[in-house]
Order: sequence, then structure tokens, then C-alpha cells
Amino acid sequence: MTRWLDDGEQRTWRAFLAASQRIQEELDRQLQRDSGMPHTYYAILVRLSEAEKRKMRMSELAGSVGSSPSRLSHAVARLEERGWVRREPCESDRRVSWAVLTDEGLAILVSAAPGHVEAVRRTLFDRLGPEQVEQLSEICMAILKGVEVQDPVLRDPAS
Amino acid sequence: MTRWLDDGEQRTWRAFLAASQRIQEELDRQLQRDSGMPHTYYAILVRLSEAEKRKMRMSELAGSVGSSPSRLSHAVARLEERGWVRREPCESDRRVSWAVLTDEGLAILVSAAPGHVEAVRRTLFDRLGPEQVEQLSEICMAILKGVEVQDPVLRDPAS
DNA sequence: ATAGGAAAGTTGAGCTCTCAAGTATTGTAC
DNA sequence: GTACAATACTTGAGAGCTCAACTTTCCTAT
Repeated sequence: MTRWLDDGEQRTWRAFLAASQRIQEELDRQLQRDSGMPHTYYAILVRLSEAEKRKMRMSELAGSVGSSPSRLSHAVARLEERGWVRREPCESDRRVSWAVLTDEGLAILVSAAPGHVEAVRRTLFDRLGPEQVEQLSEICMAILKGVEVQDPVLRDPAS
Repeated sequence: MTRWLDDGEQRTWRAFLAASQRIQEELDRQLQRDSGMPHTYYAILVRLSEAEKRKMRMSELAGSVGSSPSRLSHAVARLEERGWVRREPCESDRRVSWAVLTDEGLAILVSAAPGHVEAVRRTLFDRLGPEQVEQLSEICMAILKGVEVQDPVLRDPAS
């Protein structure tokens, strides 16, 4: 027998959908308008910029941004066309390829970041109190528990 | 000067992104696999099923599911092809068209709902305590404050 | 009455995402 | 050492989404 959602759960669920949808769209729109890229591309550039020597294996990178191998491959192909990322073969294992953030890619990221952070503050943090931020963090970590998330920022001790 | 995110905010932000992304994808995959439709189509069918006489104006429906007019128009065109929704002209205002949920559409919705609710429980509610559900609700309402949300479920008094 | 603008929808092109299938390389078992 | 499977990644087709442009109908001000 299906355990349907009660009224409170229904409200919470729809509020969650609407809120996350709104934030996604707002960020996508802002980045597309101001920097000409979707949020997923921005995330790729960010991860690369944080990596050792600004390079990561495709599979690593995919895990880190939570993308399928296919999606990442397509995305990196586009980023490569723009000259923001470059692919390099791996010597030790010829199956893997490195994605390397170029100087141009880094420059774009640097120019895009302030507006993006501003949008994140405006749509999320400015609307919440400190205790709500803490609660949201724990809620999201609970949602992610047991799911393999490769983002190093989410994997360290200090819960 | 840009106010960058501190470590805690950074963690919260990435956790939020990963969590909402995971839930979106899980639901989309489940619905696509089990019922052959994306989550956005499901949401449309739900709103129509709740409406008076199972019909809504396109603009109403768009506001209710948080979609652009364009997206909704495309989506309803696909739903019409499948016979799940039908368009009817409006007598009193010939600019508007009604989207009407057909019997077939309702049947599909009824068959899809249990699996969908199950997925919602599995990915969200089963992972949170009751107080976290309450917190999440308030957080999402705060994020949505000042944003025009047309979902009637989110617009009644009991905050 | 009528012109100008607003509102409701639609359409098409370009882009991203998904899914399934495919290639190439590496690891493993006998 | 040679099949067989697993891994890493790519590719192509189909589908949905976005954005800008467009049509039609209604409203409003003069």
C-alpha cells in the first residue's frame, strides 16, 4: 500500500521543488547572461581550478561535479571549442584523458565568479538566518548520505 | 568588493547543489523508466488533476508548475500527442486556451503516482527527522519569499 | 472609433542532457 | 599468453529547455 504524503509533507515537497528549481534557474540565467555559460560548465571550471596543476581525469571530474561520463564528455568538448579547457592524453594509462583548465578558462572563471557568488548570496544565503544555514547543511548531508559524492569539499571530517 | 563564501557556506552551498541535483535526477530517472515521462510532465498532470474540471488556462498552469510559457507550450504539445492532455479554446477570451486532462492522462497519472511517491520518500523524507522536515519547509518558504509562486498548495495561510 | 500597447500563446533554432551503443585499453583467469 | 571481462571515455540520436521573434486577441486612452 502506498504511503501517500500528508498535507505537511506535500507542502514541504512542493516548496522544496519550487525553491531548488528557482535557484537553479536563477543561477543558470545569471551565468548565461553575464558569462555565456550554463551552471554545469561553471562547476567544471571551478573543480579544475581547485585541482592539482589545474587538471583532472575525466572520470574524477565527472564524479566531482556529479555528472555522467557522457554529459561530461559532451561538456568538455564544448569547453574545448571555446579554448577554456584542453584535453591531454595520460601516459601511464592510455584509456584516461586529462582535462586541463587553460589560462583563458581560468580568466573566464575569475571574471564570472563575483557575479555568480553575488547571485548565490541573493537567492540563498541572504534569505536565511545562520541557524537555518546550519540546518540546511545537515539536511543536505543527510540526503546525500550513502550516495557517492566525489566533491572533496563535501568529504572532509568537520560535519 | 565581492563577499566570498566562507568555508561553512561553501560546504552548505555545494551540499545543497548536490542534494537537489540528486533528487531531481533520481525522480526524473524513476519516472522516465517506470512511466515514460520526465518529472516536469508529471507535475503538469498533477496540477491538472487537482484543478476544477481537470482544466486550466495555459498561463495558470505555467505559473503553477513554475514553467515559462514557452516550455509549457512545448510540453503540452507533447502531452497532446500522447493523448494525455487536450487543448480547448476559451469562449470568453479567444487568446487563452484550456489544457484539459484526458481520461487517459488521468489513468497514466494514477498508475505513475505510487512509484513516484515511493521515490520521493526514499530520496527525501525517509532520510530526515520530523524536525528536519519542518526546518526544510521553512527554509524553502524563505527562499521563495517575494517570488511569485502560483502553486495553490504553497499559498495558503498555515505557514 | 481607433491606434498603441499589453497579454496569451506558439514557433523555430540552437543547445544541453540522456540513453544506448561503440571503441580502445587494461586487468584477470586459466 | 590468450580469451574475457572490466574500465575509461566517446559518439549519435532523440528529447526537453531557453531565448527571441511572431501572431492573435484584448484593453485602454484619446
